[in-house]
Amino acid sequence: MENNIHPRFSGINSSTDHGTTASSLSPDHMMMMTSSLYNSGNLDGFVGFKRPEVHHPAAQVGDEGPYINGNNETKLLVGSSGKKNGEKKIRKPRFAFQTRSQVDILDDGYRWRKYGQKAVKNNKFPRSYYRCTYQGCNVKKQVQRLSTDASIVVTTYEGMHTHPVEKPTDNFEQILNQMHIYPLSFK
DNA sequence: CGGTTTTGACCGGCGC
DNA sequence: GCGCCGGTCAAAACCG
Repeated sequence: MENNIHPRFSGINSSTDHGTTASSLSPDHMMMMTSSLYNSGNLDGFVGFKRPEVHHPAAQVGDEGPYINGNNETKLLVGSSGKKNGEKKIRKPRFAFQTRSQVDILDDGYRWRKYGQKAVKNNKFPRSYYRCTYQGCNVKKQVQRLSTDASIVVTTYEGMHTHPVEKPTDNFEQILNQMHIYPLSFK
């Protein structure tokens, strides 16, 4: 339905192995986005970090603990009798960053499968939920747009990838990897 | 055809 | 206990 606004961020080389999703994005957009991130001296596109929710003091980003594998996923079984596999309900550390962008989906080098979309209260824009498609990797992220400023996209990551990025394209994923450990030195 | 998106239903937590 | 709300499931549609 909205495939025309689901461009792949660095989809230029992505068609090599898994060019599955949608259309490739024009190099213009990629240059725009990457430059806004590279331009660390005067960030126009990158708005800032946020840590929306860290409930456990030990649940810091980068804290190994039970989270190191990204497999800390609490297996919840919906639809059945609500039986739990003795899983613990630990909230994983999340971190979010805001980007000024026209496109919703920032391709960070990983492949994501969308598994849900919900309307957010006090926000006219929906929030999209994605999951990493790598086998055994349970990293999730959600993307939403500010209703106050439609030009800002908030991306929230949850978990850590434990597999290599399979996209030799640009360095955007390297920046993202650095972002994963960044919040440690923030607070 | 296989993987992905779409979309309504459903679940668990929380506040009242 | 009930209803709201955020998050997830899953079946069907969709697409390369």
